[in-house]
Amino acid sequence: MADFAVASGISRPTVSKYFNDPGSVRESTRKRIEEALERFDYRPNIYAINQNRQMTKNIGIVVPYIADPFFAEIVRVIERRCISAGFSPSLFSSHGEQALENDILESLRAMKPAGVLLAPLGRVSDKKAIETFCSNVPTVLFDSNIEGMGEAFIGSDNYSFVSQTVEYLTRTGEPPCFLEMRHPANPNANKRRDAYLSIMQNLKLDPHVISIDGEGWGFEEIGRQGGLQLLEENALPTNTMLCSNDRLAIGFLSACYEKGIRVGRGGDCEMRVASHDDHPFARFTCPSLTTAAHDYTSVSEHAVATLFRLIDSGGRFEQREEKLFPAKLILRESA
Amino acid sequence: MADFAVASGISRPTVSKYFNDPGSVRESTRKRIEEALERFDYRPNIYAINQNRQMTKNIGIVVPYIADPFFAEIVRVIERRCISAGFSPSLFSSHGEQALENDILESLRAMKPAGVLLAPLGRVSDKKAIETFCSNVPTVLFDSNIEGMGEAFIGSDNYSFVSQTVEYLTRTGEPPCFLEMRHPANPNANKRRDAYLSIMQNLKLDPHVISIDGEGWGFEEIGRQGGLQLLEENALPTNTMLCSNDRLAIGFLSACYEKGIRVGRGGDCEMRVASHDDHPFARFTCPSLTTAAHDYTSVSEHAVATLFRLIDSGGRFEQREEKLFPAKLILRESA
DNA sequence: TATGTATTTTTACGCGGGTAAAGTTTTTTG
DNA sequence: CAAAAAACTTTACCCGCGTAAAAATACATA
Repeated sequence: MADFAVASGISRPTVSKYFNDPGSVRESTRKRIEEALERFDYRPNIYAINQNRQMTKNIGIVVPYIADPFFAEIVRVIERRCISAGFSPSLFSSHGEQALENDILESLRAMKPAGVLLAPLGRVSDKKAIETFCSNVPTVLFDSNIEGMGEAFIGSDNYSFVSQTVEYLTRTGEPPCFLEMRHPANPNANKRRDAYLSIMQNLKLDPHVISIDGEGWGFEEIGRQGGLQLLEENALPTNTMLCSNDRLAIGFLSACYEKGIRVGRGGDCEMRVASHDDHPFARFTCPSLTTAAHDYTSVSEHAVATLFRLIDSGGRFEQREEKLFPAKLILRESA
Repeated sequence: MADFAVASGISRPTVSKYFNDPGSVRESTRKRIEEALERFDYRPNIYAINQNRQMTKNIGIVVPYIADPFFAEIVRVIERRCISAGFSPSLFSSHGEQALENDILESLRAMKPAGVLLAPLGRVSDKKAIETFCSNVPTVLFDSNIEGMGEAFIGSDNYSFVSQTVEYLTRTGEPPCFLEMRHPANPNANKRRDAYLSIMQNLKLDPHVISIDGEGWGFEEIGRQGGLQLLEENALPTNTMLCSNDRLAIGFLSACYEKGIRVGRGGDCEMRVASHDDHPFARFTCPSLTTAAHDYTSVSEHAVATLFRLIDSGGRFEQREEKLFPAKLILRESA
């Protein structure tokens, strides 16, 4: 920087000031620096910059499973917002593993980020590790809530998801039974089941929760295996299946197809299937999947906005914030 | 570190040596440091560490579109390898945009990474930007080859993909026509079309390439729209469709379903569909998709291994390396 | 033109650790 | 047990930049 300062005819501290905020130097000075910048392609050493800053311009983004297009989609929005706000986003995926999530939090702490957007693994998370992390780094949770951790949580209102699908399904046909994983990784799954039970009770209908076995993040395969077994046993209490999430539904639909069971709302159909999330592939299933959609954009943007506000507030909110967005029912062909 | 050194009773330079390579200090010394490490949770400042290193222990991973589960899957393998080799992987997605790819390369250069694994956008890439980058940072290309850039390219042998599917399809039924995007983003698509043409010629069969319009990375939707149009116009020259890639096939299958066209190899089926990639969702389509699978693991591991070798060689190979892995035919229900 | 304000320059120090050089201690080897 | 080798300690300087303080300029206003 010293050399570059000489070359541009400006003192080093002023050049430093320019790189921290080009608007903080006089118009004429800025031009001279920018001209020099074109002649020599100098750019400040990011490590030296961050060494003295008590807080960097980095933002950490952690998702539980990047191979899930749902998260990939959210990440895209978030990254864009961070960049246009002058931050450098760093993306991490826990790949469904607690050990990896912990490693990520550790290396993230070393990065001294201005803030972190964290979608935790959920049930599999190491609660203590997350708590420790959140108390050291300004963190906004999204997707999966963990009570009391982070300064805010932004997510979807699971009750709204289930109430809309159940209302629609009961209004247009047999009341649904509810398909879920027995040990869901994600806390939203539990909330959805509870919502289903409570809504069915309000409607004075018999709830039927079907819990299928399976571990990990291969939801489609779990849904498919579970579906095959259910269909073989002919064990379904109704002709309408509401899946906890789209990936499970994708697997279940594939099982239905394999068993030659026509799915849809037409008269010749034996079964209706609906679900929650509006997974990017939901419109390409056969038949296309009726589902309750996340407000992807609102969740992503609100999460980022909240983090920026948190950063501006010095990393702490007086009170933990919680914001849930309602679902939007997407009617397609499966129900 | 000075404080910690005092606390552990070891001199600072030795402690520094320990953190650079725990094996480089005497057994007894290591133990004393590690004991102190448990009492005080000190860890070196990554910015200070990297400031003086001419080369960091970071590895950049750039993919064109992280929302594509194909890349998400590869990334998972690569990240793991990097971590266990003591590197810190940083993941970036270009999200299909040239400007973003360029930004990523720029900020990557500032990170002074030991090496970079780059899957470029392909046709959309800014060739000059990539060339400049590769000449400054040890880079291994994967997935999409760009002639002459990077020190090595690791990918799949497109000819092997197409020859296996075409051979299978012609042996078991009508010869296939070939469905592709008119302006594919990815150079593999062109190689696949050329392979199709050449293989059909060898077999003395009439090739039929069907190019559909559509831009961007929403391949499924493009395949679906193109499929709907083709089916409506009844414009297919054969009952066998070979798609350039699985995502296109997923869209095409959804169009077939919508049009009530039975796909599969059974006697009651009107059409066969096959494809290439073995996308993570290919087994859940209806019917499940017959496809040529990448050797995901080999590609990922060979790419990482090549990069490590490149790093050890000081960032340059005498000659650009190129390694292609053959496909493995996966027979499912669609053809 | 004089005065006040906004910028810039000079000067100097610090961040946290890499690393080289010389001297000392410990361990290994013959 | 002596000599050689290996590991460690001391000392000192460096990396590239942020930043504070004081002095010098530049610009704006009356």
